[in-house]
Amino acid sequence: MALEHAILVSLLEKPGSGYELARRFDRSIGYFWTATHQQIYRVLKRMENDGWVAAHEVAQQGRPDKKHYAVAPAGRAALSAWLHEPIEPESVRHDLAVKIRGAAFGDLSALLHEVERYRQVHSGRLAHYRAGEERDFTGPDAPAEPDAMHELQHVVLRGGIAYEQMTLAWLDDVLATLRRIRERTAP
Amino acid sequence: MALEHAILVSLLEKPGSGYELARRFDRSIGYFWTATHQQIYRVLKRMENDGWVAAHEVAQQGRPDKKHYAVAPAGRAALSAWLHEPIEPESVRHDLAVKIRGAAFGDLSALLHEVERYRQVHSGRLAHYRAGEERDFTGPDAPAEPDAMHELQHVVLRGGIAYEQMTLAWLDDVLATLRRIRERTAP
DNA sequence: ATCCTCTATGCAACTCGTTTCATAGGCAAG
DNA sequence: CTTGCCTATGAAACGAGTTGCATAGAGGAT
Repeated sequence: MALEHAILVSLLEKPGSGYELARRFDRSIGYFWTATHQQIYRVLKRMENDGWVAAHEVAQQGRPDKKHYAVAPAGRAALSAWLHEPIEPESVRHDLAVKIRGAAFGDLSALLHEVERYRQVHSGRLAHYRAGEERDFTGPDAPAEPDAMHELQHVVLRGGIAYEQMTLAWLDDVLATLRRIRERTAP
Repeated sequence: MALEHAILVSLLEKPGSGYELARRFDRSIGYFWTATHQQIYRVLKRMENDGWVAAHEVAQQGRPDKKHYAVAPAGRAALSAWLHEPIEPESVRHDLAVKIRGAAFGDLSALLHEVERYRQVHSGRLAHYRAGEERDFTGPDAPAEPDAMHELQHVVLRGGIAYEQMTLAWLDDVLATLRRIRERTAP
């Protein structure tokens, strides 16, 4: 389980409340780790009990109070220990791959339209990543001398970009294959 | 949840027992969908109760009896209905990306060695995929006129190959970035 | 006025997936 | 001859993740 560690990294990059964390998990961190606010609140509470993070309540005007979290020394130690553990192989779950192989026994055309829609989603995601890269790393507003944190954030984002590019190329391959089969079997 | 559907696809491609399915989920299907034998047995039982698959016991000599499963009409209908549903965005969980961003606050060198090891795993996986492609699709023993099922299996495998190639290139980028930071911060 | 959205946190119930254990005969290596 | 692996299935407990609901004030839209 690495949600704790994802939260530690995010809080080390910038401390904040559970709500703020939840929004980060819809944005930058969310590119490679998803979590709902439920999970985040629950895990944050456990981490506080374990002394990994320290919280202090912040009163706000016109808004509900919030609990501001920062990483405690024990949390830093836990992260460091986790970094030394071997990387466990990710367990893959690709609905689309199952559907593609299932298309041999179902409706090819329906899948074709779905893949076209899916391609647009990934195309949009690539554009979004590239805009973020331009804004934070390669554009004129980016820092001239990036620190380690910055460079590591960038290399992770480059991974997301590479993934989306690869996916788009593969989806084109999938579309071409589906069309070829459809024309051959139902001319 | 798509494990049911992954099982339906696998049983349509070739009927078999729960044990055989579990082994396929360590091989071809396992490239894009992981499942333990526990899950498979449990879900198979539910699918049998729902009339998605039909089972008949097969007595064997020198081996335990096995339950042979085949897809029933209701299962085919369920798969077809699922193929028409929109593809839901995959929920990503990349431990490595978390670790890379965490390395800004921990031991860079330890991660470097881990990434090198991780790279070897993916290198081996790519070789394995390519051997499978040669054996089943592009080599001399592959069928000259592949059917739809065959072609769809191939395009999914090409996706796996593209993924591994992309991953290897990105890991080289990661390694170069980690080394650059290490030499700059601790010369 | 009423509805919706945003901020901000949390409980409760449920489903899905993993881990551990159990059974049981055959077969091969040491 | 005993230890371990392969086939074959399954129960039980646990942990992680999702979904629905609740609260509550501020602000904007219709």
